[in-house]
Amino acid sequence: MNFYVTTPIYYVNDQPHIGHAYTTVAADVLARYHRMRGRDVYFQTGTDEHGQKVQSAAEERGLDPKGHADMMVENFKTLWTKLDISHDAFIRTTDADHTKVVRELLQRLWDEKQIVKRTYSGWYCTPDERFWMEKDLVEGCCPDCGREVEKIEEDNYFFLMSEYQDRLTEHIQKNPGYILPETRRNEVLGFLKNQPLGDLCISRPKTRLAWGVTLPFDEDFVTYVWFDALLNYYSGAQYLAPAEFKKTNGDLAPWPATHHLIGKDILTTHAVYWSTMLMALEIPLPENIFAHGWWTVEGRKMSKSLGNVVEPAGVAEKYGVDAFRYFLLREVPFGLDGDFSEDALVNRINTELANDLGNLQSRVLKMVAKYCKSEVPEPEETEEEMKALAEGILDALEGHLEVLQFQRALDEIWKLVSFVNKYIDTNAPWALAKDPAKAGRLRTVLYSSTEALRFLALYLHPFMPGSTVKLWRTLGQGEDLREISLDKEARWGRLKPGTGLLDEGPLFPRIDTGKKERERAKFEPKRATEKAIGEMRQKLSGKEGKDMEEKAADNLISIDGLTKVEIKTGKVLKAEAVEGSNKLIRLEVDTGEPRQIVAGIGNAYRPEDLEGKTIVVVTNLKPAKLMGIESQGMLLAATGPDGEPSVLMPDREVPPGSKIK
RNA sequence: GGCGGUGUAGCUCAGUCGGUUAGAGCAUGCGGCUCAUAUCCGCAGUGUCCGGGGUUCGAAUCCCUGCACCGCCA
Repeated sequence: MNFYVTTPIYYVNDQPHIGHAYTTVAADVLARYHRMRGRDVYFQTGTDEHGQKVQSAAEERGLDPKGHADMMVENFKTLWTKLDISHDAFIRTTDADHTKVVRELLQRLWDEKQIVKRTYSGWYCTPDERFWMEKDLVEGCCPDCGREVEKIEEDNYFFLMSEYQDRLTEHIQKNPGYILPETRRNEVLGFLKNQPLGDLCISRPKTRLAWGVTLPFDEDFVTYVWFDALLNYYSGAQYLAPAEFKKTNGDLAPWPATHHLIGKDILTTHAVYWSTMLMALEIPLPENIFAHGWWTVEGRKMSKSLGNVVEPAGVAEKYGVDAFRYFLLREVPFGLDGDFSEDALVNRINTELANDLGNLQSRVLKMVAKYCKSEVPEPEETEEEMKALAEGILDALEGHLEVLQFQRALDEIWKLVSFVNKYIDTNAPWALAKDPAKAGRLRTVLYSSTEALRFLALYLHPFMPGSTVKLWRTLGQGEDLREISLDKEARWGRLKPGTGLLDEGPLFPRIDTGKKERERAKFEPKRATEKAIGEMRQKLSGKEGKDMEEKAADNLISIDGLTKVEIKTGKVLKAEAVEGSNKLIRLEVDTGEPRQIVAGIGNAYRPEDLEGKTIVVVTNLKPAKLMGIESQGMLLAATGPDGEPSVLMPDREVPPGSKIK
């Protein structure tokens, strides 16, 4: 039985973000793990390159769509190299071989009357490439993106998906592991139960969309992207996978896929469209579709407009590829949503990678260097408890990874890390070393600790390939860790006494947060104020400033005009998000007297970050109601070039209610 | 609106079939060690298990109900 794992094919136009990295790293861990278990692994990722957006983007740059895709695909390919992704194949939907498979299968469905031609009328949103029903429109516009839609009546081809509703429901019910996690499975079952399944429009007339796979039975149409895209999982297995798979595992091998890893946003597409397509084609279904969660960033949804898109290459560069990979899989149970923040990442790195694991390696290697001249000592006896723990992890890994519980797998491995740290403390080799009578015991303790490190390198290799290769090397293990068999190596005692150990410095350097915190506390309020002043200066002195000065000449006010405005400092006592608004924050501020202020700064600040801060408030402004809440004054903030507010704060501590003049 | 889910320590969460004193990590406090990357080890906690009602000898767990939040609805 082979092991075939996929990521979705990513839309070639997208800028790779943490979500892409997440799925791909997860798939990579599985692939690496199963290779180490000696299984025939095929791991495929790739890009989706057809459709309106690619066509438009190419036109904008004066390129043909393929040329544009050729350029954009590098974004993904480079990132996967940076993140140590070990995919066996990279499929592009513009591959001639892929297109060929798509056309063959379309033809087959047409011949078997699983595809029919119908007149379709509806409202079409061109940028989103999809039809809407009249009832779904929001004020006559696309409910998804808010842009205008056009009424279209045209012939199209439909895949008779509706015929498979019962079969699909039954398949999902009979195979509890088909859709995971369970909550997603429930969703799909609910979806299938509540309404009749419709047929799926799988074509677009070339007059509207030229960039796609031409229907084999009608030259005037291309196939709609999903039909083309989903088939990659199957087509790649036919023409990109090594031929050996077919010899040992049958004609379709490595198909069917063991796991399709996807984000929860494309669950229906996979669970319903893809499954029924395969049923119609009489191709076996994949064993599992796993929909993982989404990442928020510092507690907010990731979006281009917020400018908080996490760029994986940058994070990997700053903190290390392996630390990033580790964080992604350790922080959140696979399947649930998670939150990415640098603080959380640094915390994981420092506590688990640097303190627990890195320091363990360091203390063991240094002691072997000190007490045994950097050579693995001959143990006096076997530490049975540690042996059982270390060897037992292999089964635990298998269990957890079978259901993609990476977090639990890592948890299991960390039990060994903790055990050895405790073991060293309890046995105190530094004390044993002082007593020649205890030399045998010392050798046992150091041997066992070193042997445990060898297990850790093995088990952690799928998660952190680079660091574990290094660890493996410092343990004097010559063989290439990537090629090694877990079943052979995860046996206690395979570490040979006499092996020379190397010191290559810390495995995971600690990140000094103390300094960072102090700097942030010191500079952040100042920075905001400085920025505001700087911007004003720039405007007044620069070219832009001159224009403004001229324009402003008539608008000049006298000092009296200014003194009418009462501005004071205020200490934020309490801050909370206003319900029903993502921008408004309600603040209770002490400006000498308590007052309530509502400020539209929720995009840039979390309420809890404002509490305790001293801000600047216009205190004699007429009260106004925002979302039904009275705002008694106005908080002053500079607007940055990105449109994000930067709240003014005094340079040094002043009492609440201090006058500003 | 329909369907599904969640609510447990300061934070993130685990809690199997209903069963002893409700757990883990992080954060916090105290103590110990000195091999180690200011690391490691030990101890200490704090709980209206969302509210209300019910079943039961016994409920975080099962049932009903209310509230809050989240997801899915081509």
